[in-house]
Amino acid sequence: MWAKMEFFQEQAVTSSDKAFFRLRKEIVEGVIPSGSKLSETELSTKYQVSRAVVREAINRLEACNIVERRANVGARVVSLSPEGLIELYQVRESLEGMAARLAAQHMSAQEITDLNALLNSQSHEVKNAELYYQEAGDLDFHYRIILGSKNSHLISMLVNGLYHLVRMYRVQLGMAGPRVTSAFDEHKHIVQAISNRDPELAEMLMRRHITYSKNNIEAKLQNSL
Amino acid sequence: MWAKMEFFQEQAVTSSDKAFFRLRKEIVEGVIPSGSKLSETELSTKYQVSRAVVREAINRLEACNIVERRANVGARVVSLSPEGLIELYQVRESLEGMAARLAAQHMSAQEITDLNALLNSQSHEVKNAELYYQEAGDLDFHYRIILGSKNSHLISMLVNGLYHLVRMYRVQLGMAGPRVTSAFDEHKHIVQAISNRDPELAEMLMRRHITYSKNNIEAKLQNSL
DNA sequence: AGCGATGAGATTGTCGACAATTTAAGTTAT
DNA sequence: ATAACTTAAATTGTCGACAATCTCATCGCT
Repeated sequence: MWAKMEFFQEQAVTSSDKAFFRLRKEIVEGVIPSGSKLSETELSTKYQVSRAVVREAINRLEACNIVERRANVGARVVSLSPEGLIELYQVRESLEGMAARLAAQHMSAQEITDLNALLNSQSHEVKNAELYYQEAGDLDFHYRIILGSKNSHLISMLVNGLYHLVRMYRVQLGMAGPRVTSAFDEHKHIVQAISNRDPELAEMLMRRHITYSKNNIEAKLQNSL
Repeated sequence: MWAKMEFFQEQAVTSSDKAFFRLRKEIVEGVIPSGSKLSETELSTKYQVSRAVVREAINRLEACNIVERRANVGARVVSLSPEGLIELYQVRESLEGMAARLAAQHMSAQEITDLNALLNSQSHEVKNAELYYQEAGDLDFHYRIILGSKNSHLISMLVNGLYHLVRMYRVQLGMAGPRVTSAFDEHKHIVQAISNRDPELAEMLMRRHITYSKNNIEAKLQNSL
């Protein structure tokens, strides 16, 4: 169904790549808890590779803002805070808003057609209350618009950086949230604006869409106190 | 005069830090031309350090999008294109717009006072036609607003990433441009909006300010063809 | 002559050992 | 008992050597 999503399946060629992907996965999914220390020697024995490749993987994680490192001391997984999640969503609003604006200008007719098709297929699933819309479907929608911006810096920042962090927060704070139907309508309007080649409306709607998400999350954080 | 700017003087503690800063400086300033290959062995003999530290420095440069790397092949300095600069300014508009919005909400009264003072001191220099306003003064202004956002992700993306890239483009495409007086008025209006705690206006004005810059640069690029 | 295979040379990726620094426990003196 | 100093263990930073991979020129085949 979401076959197109495999565009983002980065492939590991070197050992460091594998270590990096594995470490990132374990951290994002909470197997390695946030705040814990990453010992180079420990990980190198655990993964059966040299310390150099673990070290390189940790360096890459630092560049993604997934771990923090202090010279001569070591690296720790970043600790999650409600404020941190809010900050993330502020950046997301800014970047994805711009992505939607650029997508309205730069997406090809074919890409827009595909995006509409995706939405139609999802509309059936929403009516049938198929649950896995939320995760994969929402991702697919947002990724297409990000890619549609055709801005490599924007794409890299969001796909390689922010999205993994956001997923880390969502997984670990237990936010596999609902907001299915209303979010779907918002998606529909965004696509409409893009189809009409209306950059400003597309940006505005995307920003509102993400702001709603943020508010939704803030409310949940309040409740869990 | 711009004493406050030393906040950004990151200090190198390890050899890799030194190599990273030195390499970045040489690349940004064009000593190492864009598009050229970075040989690990060559650089390690040139800098008198082991290949490992050069390698780590190159990895960090890759994370900054200053070099591109292909596994088992090597790293090259990114090549500059007019389109690349435009893309950079699109991201900058998005992020700094959000920074201005957040700064209007989160800057302390003291920080706003200082910002106004900075502007006043610069206004004298503009009248006296002191040239070095452009570089340092403009940077100081933008950095204060970015820091004023109090959003660590935003700050890191702009200060550690985008700004070095933008400087690289400006230096190498010979854009130590004018736009002094008009930019100064724009700065004044942005500070006014922040002083009035008007996030939306602050964002809008910052975005327009950066758009003007972009248009100015685009015009120059046209001329140099 | 054109095209694919082959091999030498050079470059990157990975490894284990050593050096430098931090951390924490233990000791001593006030 | 507390504070400062000393020292030992552990961790990170750096190094040179070896292994794997790519590049490119040469050679052979159709």
